[in-house]
Amino acid sequence: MGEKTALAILQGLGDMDAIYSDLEKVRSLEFRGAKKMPEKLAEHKEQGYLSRLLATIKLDVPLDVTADQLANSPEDQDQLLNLFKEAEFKTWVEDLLDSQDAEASDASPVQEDKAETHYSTILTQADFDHWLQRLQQAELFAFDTETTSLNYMQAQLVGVSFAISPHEAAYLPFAHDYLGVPDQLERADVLAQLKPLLENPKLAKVGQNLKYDMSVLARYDITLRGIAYDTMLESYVLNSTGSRHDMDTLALTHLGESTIHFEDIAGKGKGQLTFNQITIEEAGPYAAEDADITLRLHQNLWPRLSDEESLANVLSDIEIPLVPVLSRIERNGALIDAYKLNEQSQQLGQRIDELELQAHEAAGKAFNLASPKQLGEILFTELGLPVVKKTPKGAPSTAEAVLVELALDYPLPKIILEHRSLSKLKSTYTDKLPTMIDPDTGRIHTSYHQAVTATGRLSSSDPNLQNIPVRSEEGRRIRQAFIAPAGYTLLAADYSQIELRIMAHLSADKGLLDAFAHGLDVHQATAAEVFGVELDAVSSNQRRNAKAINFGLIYGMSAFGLGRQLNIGRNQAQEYINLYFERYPGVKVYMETIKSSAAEKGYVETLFGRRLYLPQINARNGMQRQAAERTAINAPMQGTAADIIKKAMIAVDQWLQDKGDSTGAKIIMQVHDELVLEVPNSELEDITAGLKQRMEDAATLAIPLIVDIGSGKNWDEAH
DNA sequence: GTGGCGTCC
DNA sequence: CAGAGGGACGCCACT
Repeated sequence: MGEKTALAILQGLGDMDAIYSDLEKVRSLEFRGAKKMPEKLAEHKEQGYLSRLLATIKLDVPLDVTADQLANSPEDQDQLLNLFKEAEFKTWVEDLLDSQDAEASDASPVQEDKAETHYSTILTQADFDHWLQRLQQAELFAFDTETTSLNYMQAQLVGVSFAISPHEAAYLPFAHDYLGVPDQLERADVLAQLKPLLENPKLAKVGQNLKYDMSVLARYDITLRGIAYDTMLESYVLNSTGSRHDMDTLALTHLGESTIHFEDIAGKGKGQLTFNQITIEEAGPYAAEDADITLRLHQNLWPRLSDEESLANVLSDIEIPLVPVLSRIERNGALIDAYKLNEQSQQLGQRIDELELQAHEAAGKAFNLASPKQLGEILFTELGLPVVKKTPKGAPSTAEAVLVELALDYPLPKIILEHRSLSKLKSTYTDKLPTMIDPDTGRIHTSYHQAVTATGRLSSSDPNLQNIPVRSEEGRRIRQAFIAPAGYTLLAADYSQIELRIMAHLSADKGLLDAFAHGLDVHQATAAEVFGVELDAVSSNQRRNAKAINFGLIYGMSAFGLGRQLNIGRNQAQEYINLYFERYPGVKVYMETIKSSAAEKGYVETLFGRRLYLPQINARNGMQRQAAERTAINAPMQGTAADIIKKAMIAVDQWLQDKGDSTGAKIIMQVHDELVLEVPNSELEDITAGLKQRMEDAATLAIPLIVDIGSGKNWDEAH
C-alpha cells in the first residue's frame, strides 16, 4: 500500500491513546455493553471489512492504491484490515460513551405519592345532573370518549369520561351491550344534554388527541368547541422527539404512573373485544383514569410550556387551532375513481407478469424479483455482475442507483427496475386505495398525525396521501384518479420554493434576498452567480446543477453527496460549493451560526419558536455529530415551512367556516407545501383569489411568499 | 419485528 | 480516511 494512504488513514483515526483511555472509562463504568467487548472485537474478522473497502475504492475514493494492487498484496490487506478494525472499534467506544451520557442526562420520572383516587360510574340521571352542573362551572375539564373503533369514520360512541380535579373522575357509559349489562342512560338523551356543553366555546376542555374525539362527536352532530389544550400536543411542542406522545408513555414519563392499557381489558389479537363488549366494571376505572391522567398531565405539562413563551405560542397559535381544521379535512375526505384504479391495476399486472418472464429468462432460472436477497444472489453470484455498493449489513445493494448503473452494461437490471417501479405502483396505490374507500361516504379519509415528525411537519397514514406518485408518467395516472365530483373542480395550491425563501430570510443573505425580491427563477439566478454567466446565458445543465446545489444546502449535503447527485467528481462538487458560498456569503455564515448555536443550546428553533432538541450535536462519534449538524441546518427551514402552512390552513379554514353555508368549498388534502381544495365551479374565481391571498399572507418574511394555484377535474390536471 | 427499498416534499 | 441528504409511511421478504 502506498505510504501516503496508510498515513492518511492513521491520522484520521486520531489519537489512539485517547481511544484506549475512553476504553478504560467504559470498563470502570461497567456499562452494560462493556462485557460484550471481546466478542465485538472477535467479530471483526467475520464482517468483511476488506470487501467493503474494495467496493469503496472502486466507487470513488482516490487512494493511491488500486483495488487490483491491493488484492495482490496480503501484507497491505492485513495492514488495512487492522486500521479498519481500530476505526470501527473507536466508533463503537464513542457510541457507548455517547449513549451513556444520554442516559445520565435523562431525568428520572417524577414519583408522586400515591394519592387515593375517586373514580365513579354514572348510571343514573341524578348522578349525571350532578356532573353536568360541575362541568358547567369548571374552569377547565378533561374529557375523553370511548368508542368501538380507532377508525374515526366508523367509531361509535360507547361512553364518555370527565375529570375536573386531580384523582377524581367519572365514566358515563351508554352503549355497552354485552349479555347481562346493567341499565345505562340512553345515548341519545346523554348526548342531547352534553351537546350544549361540548359545543360551548367558553367551556374550556383538555384532552389527549382531541382531534379524534371531535371527529367521532361530529358523527353525532356535535361540534366540539372550546378545545383549550391537548396533552399530546403539549408533549410534542415541549419536545417533539423526547418520547412518543401517547397517553401511556406520557403518564409513565411525567407522572411516574403505569396506566391500565387498553389491551389489559380488551385482550389482543383476533379475539380483542370492542369497548361496547367490555363490562362496565372493567371499563369504568380504565375510562375514568384516562380523563384523570389527561387532566394531571396537563397540570404537569402546561406550566412547563408557559415558562417558555415561544413554545406556549406554538401550541396556542398553531397546534391547538389546527386540531379542528385537521378534523374537518379528514372528514371531508378525497374522492377517487376506483374504476380507473382497478383498470390500472389490471394493466400493471399484465406488464409485471411479462417483465417477470423476461427476468427469469435473463437469469436462466425462476426467482422472486421482489426479494433483494434472491436478486442479489442472481445478479452478483450467478451472473457475476460487479458489486457497486453494499448495504450497511454487508450484503450487495440492489438499490435503484446501483441497478441504474448496472443497466448500462447488462440487460437484467433494467428489467428489474421497471418491475420494481410498477409493482410498487400496483401494490401500494392502485390495488390498495380502492380498498380504503369509506362505504358510507364513498371517499378516502386519511389520518393526519400532528405529533409524529421531529420538525413540525404533519404526517399522513391509512392511507398516506402525502406520497402519491407524481414524477413518472405511470405514477401521474394515479393522481388522475383523485377527482372532483360533478360540478366541482380541484384546486392545488403550492408554495413556490418555500424552504429556499425561508433560507433567504433566516440567513438574510443579500444576494439570495435580491433574487427572490426581483422574482427571479432562483435556480437560474444561482446558476448565473455560481457559473459566472449572465442570467439569459444560463444553460439547462447549469440550472440543473444549481438546483442540486440549492437543495443540497437545505439538507446539509456534503461535496461527496453533491458530486454523486450530479455525477461529477468530489473536487468539482466542492468547487461549486465554494463558489456558491463566495456568492452567497450570508448563507455560509448562517450555516456556521446555526451549528454553533445548536451546539451551545442543544436545540434549534423555527421562525415561530418551535424547538427541536439535538442531543447528538456534541456527540463524540463524528458520524452522529455530523448527522445532528445536518439536522440543525435543515430543521429550521423545514420546520418554519411547516409552521407557515399550518397557519395558512387555519386561516383558510377560518375563512371557509365564516362563509358557512354560502360556500361548498373545502380543504381535502395537505402535502407539506401544498393544499388541495374541492370547489364548486361557481365559486372558482372567488376561492382561488382568497386562497392565494391567505396562503401568501400566512407569514411575513423579508421577501414575499408566492403561491401557485392550478385547477382541474383531477389532481394531476390541477398541477 | 427488522431491513431493504421506493414513494412523496 | 471512514461515510458522506433533511423529514415521513408502506410494501415485501425474511427471521
